[in-house]
Amino acid sequence: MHVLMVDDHPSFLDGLKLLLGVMAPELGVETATNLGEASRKLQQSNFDLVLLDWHLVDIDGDQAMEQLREQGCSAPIVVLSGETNTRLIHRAIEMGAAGFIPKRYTSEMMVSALDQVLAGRVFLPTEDVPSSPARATPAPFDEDQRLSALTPRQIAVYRAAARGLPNKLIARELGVEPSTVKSHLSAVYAALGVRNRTEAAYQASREGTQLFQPLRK
Amino acid sequence: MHVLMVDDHPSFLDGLKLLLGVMAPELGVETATNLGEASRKLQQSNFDLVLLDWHLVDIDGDQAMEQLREQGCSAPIVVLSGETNTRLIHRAIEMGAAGFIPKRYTSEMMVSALDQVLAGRVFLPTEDVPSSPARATPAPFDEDQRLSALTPRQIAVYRAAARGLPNKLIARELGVEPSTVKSHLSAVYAALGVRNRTEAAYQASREGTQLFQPLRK
DNA sequence: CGGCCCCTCCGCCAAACGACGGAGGCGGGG
DNA sequence: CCCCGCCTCCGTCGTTTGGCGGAGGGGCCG
Repeated sequence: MHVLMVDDHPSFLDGLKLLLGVMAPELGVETATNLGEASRKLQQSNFDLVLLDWHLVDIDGDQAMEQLREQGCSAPIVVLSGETNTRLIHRAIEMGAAGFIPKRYTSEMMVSALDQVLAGRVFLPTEDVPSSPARATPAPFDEDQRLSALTPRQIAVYRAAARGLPNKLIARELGVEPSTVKSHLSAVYAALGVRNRTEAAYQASREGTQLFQPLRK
Repeated sequence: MHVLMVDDHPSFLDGLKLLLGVMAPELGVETATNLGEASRKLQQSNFDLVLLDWHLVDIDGDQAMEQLREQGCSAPIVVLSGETNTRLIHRAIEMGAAGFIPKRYTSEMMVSALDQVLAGRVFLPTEDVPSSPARATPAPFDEDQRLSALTPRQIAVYRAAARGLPNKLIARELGVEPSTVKSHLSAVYAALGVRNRTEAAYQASREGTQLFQPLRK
């Protein structure tokens, strides 16, 4: 079995490759840090699976998938992502992804997910996703809300929390009750697929590009 | 009273300027986001005080101070910093700083600190610092350990925590007890001058440059 | 109008966190 | 040899977080 991993974080790539080498030695793993490199490797040899990071620096997940398909890649594409909100998952599946793996998954979970896909099934995290499992036509999708599967209020809370503020201060800053802040934060964690505020802050620092800029547009 | 604030985070600069405008309207505040701009403004007019961020992107605090002095700046320089470990404070004072203000200070504390300096005193956070209060000669200083006033073990814990791992997992990763992790973390917070792990992660993402690189040197 | 989403808030409860103080071992340097 | 710094751990205590479920109001849209 031949797998191509595409991700713009070389360290993540290296780590995962090493890990798969240990946990699933039957897999031949190649890596690419951008779409161009990925395309090249795809033409050079056949792959049984493509593991694609949704958030590449140079391009977005859906466009990346489109390009790979155009270039004749017929292997199932599994989307990897730090975010795991349902809209994103929907989008990926609509684009024809054969699976969706949150980056926070443990190595075991990831390997089992890959196994499922290699066995021909579609892998999705926990909840079921209504739409069709097979390749669908890229549905007309309205908005650019990449980072924002989050509501404005959630973003505000997220920004504050990522700076290290405790709920009480965030509440004061936004003029609401701490309980409200907790509500929003829980929603944010679910949307990002993280389990605590520090992990959220970590993601903010690596992926949530514009999160830390002052937002006077 | 004429104050020049130098910091590479424009948002921080804007916020603080606004804040000082309210809390200390007697101060005329100018800002600069880098050393060059600061130099220019210093030559254009006289300042009674320079507020200098220790961690400018293009240059380090001690070098920055040196350059300002070389360019004839005779105003007292107060160092602002996110980190607040004693070694750093020592270093700043040795370089001739007239004060040291942790960034986490409340606005009131900051204003009172500025008042002290403008009144001719030297302001230091809480603990006393043995060495001379006045301008000292730039003492020969041995090591480059900017980020590391932290011990190796503290750095390891810090790195893990900044990724969002809970203490239990950090402990497992390092092969120690969770209580040990807590000990190290408390030390890290004290050294960085932060009050919780998320704030530490936040600092790691903006200032702790090499913190997130894999450390196989 | 009836859903649906968002924002707001409540209570409860378990878990995690962080401060504080104390303690033993170990190694290097004066 | 003794001191000091670092690493290791302990217990306790109060605070914070985060999950769970529930609830009401407002706005938008079919």
